[in-house]
Amino acid sequence: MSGLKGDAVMLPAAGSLELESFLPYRLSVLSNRVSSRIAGTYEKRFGLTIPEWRVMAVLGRFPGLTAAEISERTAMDKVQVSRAVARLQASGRVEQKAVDGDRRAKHLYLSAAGRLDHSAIVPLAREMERRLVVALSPAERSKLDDILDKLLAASASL
Amino acid sequence: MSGLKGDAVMLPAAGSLELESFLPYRLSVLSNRVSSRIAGTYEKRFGLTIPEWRVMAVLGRFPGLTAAEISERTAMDKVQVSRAVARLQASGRVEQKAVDGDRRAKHLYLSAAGRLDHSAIVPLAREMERRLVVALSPAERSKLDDILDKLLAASASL
DNA sequence: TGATAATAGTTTCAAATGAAACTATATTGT
DNA sequence: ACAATATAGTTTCATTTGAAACTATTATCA
Repeated sequence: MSGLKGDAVMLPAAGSLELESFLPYRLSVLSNRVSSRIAGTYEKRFGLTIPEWRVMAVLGRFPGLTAAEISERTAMDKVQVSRAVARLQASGRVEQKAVDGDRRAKHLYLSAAGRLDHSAIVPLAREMERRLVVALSPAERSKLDDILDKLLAASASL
Repeated sequence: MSGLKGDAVMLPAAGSLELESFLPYRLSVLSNRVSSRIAGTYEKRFGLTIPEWRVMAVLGRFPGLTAAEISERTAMDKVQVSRAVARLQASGRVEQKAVDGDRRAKHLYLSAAGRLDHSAIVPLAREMERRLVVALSPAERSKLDDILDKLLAASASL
């Protein structure tokens, strides 16, 4: 089915908004597609949600972070982190150790089982990214990196 | 110092994943920030959610679409559209008309009140986009458009 | 024609989410 | 020291969401 059929070039009325060329909309569609595709893979193969995977990814790189530090590094709020960590501990992928000098916080680590899953997932994640960026030339990839840096900075102060 | 193994720039271990340079993650953070900022504005000023606004935007451009056609054009699924349309009808911003020859579907239109809100929101939406892209040069903006076209195409066949 | 399948849209139900309240511990200012 | 405040993390509760089931209608085709 052609889907968007009709007038060959449909110009928007002066006071209307062309959703399909509106940057926030395009970003949202792209990000949702990519994320839900990735979420499906992680869920199916490992029973993990994206927040859980993000926690594992960051603990893989920085063992011993506390929940608050994970929040900072992942743009997840503390409730999300708390829940993700709870599930990861329940499934035996994350362990904790007391922080000395502060009985509120805990250092978090991947367990042996967690490290095993982690090392299986990393190549999957890279492959997913690769399948996205094959569409771009090397020059475009690096331009995209620059542009995302700038947009991320701009979005922080929206 | 040698510069070979300083940790000022923390390199990820070979088998780990640097979340902050992982494209899907960066897209997700950017899109979520932008969307939630926009959602806040629409909610506060008009009591509208983003799905509701998307339906209004597309009906502003293409009056008389059916719910299924709105789905096609907005990347929203039919449940989301159904709910958004129900709320928009409840708040008097959208009206319907029978489709002749098919009693299941209905043509949808902005009401006079809906058009009023629509014309107030369009400049707001444009301003939001402007505040994001001011960070980019004109060349970067057009490059970004190209790149998003390619990524959106690639993401469709993930 | 009558049976089967397809489509438009809505509803239901369970799970995910977010905001605010909460517990426990640490820090600050007097 | 001690009250007031701040912080780490969890829980609660109401809302949102998504998937699947559902109703109504239309299309297909044997």
